[in-house]
Amino acid sequence: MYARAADGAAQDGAARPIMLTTMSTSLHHRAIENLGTRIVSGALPTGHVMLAEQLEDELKVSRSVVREAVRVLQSLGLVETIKRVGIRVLPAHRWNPFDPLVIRWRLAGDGRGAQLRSLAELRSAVEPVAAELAAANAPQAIRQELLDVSLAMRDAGEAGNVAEFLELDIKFHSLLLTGSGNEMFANLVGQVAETLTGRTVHGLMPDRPRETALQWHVDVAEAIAAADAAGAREASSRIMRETISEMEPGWRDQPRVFIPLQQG
Amino acid sequence: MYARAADGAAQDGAARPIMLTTMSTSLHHRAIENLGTRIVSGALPTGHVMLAEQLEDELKVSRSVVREAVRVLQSLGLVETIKRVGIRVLPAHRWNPFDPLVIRWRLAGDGRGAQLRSLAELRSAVEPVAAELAAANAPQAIRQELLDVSLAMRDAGEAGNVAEFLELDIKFHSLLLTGSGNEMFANLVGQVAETLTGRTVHGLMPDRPRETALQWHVDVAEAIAAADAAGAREASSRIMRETISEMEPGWRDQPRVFIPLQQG
DNA sequence: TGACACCGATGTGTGCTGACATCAAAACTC
DNA sequence: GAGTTTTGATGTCAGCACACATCGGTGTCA
Repeated sequence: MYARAADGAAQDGAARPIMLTTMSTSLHHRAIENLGTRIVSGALPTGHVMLAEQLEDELKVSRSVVREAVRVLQSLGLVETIKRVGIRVLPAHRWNPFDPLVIRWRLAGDGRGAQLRSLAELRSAVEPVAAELAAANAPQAIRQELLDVSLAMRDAGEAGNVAEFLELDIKFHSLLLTGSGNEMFANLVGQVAETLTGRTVHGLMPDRPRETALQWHVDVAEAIAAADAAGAREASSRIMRETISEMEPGWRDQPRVFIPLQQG
Repeated sequence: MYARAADGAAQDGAARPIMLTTMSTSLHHRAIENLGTRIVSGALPTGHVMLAEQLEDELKVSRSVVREAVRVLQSLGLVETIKRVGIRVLPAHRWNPFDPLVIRWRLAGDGRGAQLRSLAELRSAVEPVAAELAAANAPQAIRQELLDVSLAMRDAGEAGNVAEFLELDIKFHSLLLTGSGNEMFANLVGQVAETLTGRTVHGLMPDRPRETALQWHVDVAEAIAAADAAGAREASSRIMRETISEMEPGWRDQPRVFIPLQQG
């Protein structure tokens, strides 16, 4: 039994989380999650300074755990540590917007709208180029699977099977991105899945996918199968324009931020 | 004086790095850099297992430093820690390809060609869309500055002033990306600067920028100033096509990798 | 008397260490 | 071969030494 644990039980009993030892995730992970969520949500505002010792008390963990968590948050650009001052929360434009953790935290909080817009715009930029590259480079197996999935999507969409359609939609766009042979594009698979799921969950999706949109997916797959790069790009662009216009109401009120360039 | 430090001095004297205490970067940072570079370069191959204690000896640092470094590398997807086994190097497709550290390490080693291709393709996807968004949303100050910079670029390019041209080129594309009002696009500024610098340094740049390319930059700036989204996108696309065709020889021999989807 | 430079006290991140908890692989027993 | 024990690695804790930025007090000089 640790001295700290004994102290905690004696001093603040009920306030302490139960089943600490049976938590599935590590303390380290929980600390990152706790701090990251609070920073991204704005509960810990830009410029806010924390002390390592204060975090130990707050999270009821030891210095090792706090320090390792802070190091990870530092690598994400969420905080900086300054000698003699403490751990300071950095402004949002210093955060790494491509890190999966940061994206997840933003999607979970107030920043959801702005995050979805960023992701949708990124998708709209990347997917047509990915389609072009896939048409030029994808292995035969992926071309075939894209065809199969696009046809299955059309069936599921016309049948109004929302759940199956979402699953196939995610698979289609994932195949497209990995088929590009660009590892940065391929890495966006998770974010795209998040976007598509979010669109469905938030009712930004029409009851039944438009037939033209369904056909465009087939067009993309057929163009890639035929190694028609320009056709694949064009069909993919149409999908993206449609997608953006469908989702746009969800973030119309979100202000855009223009980050000043640092002297250079 | 620490026991470990004394041991090191007594036992392996000369092999130990000098001026350890006066190093500008922290031990933690050096450990990340050391391990990250070796993993990305392939010196520590996929599946290779290290022990924390062994890393302490090797890097001549304490457990705290090793553990904090490993935690950061874990958050980048470079390693995983498994109880009773050790610290295992993960395959490249698990690495976060958008993290600045990973990109820097890849650019510094054998993966340079493949990394430059990925970045160039990402740029070619993002910049036209960024130009479109900037035409719709950028504040007036950025539109004006884009115009000024594009004209200065034309002068520097025609005068054959390579250094000044590079600097203005970086500034132009940075303004474009930040002017889009998309924080993910804006975050690519550093990577774009790296690409442009690399192109110049590696002699993939023509002695003197082609006049048409110079004019295209002015076209982009003028279209954005006039809120002409389609025109900005089109002119930006031309620049990207030109850029890709100039740089393509640098990575023609790099194999593409197609990452299998995880059960989905 | 007031302004300024110097210098030490203080507090906080950085780094090191030893001890113990935990858990899964491997060895062992029946 | 199934169940149990041992083993060996990471996970966590707590205390200490150190470097160094900041602050406040003291002394000097004009």
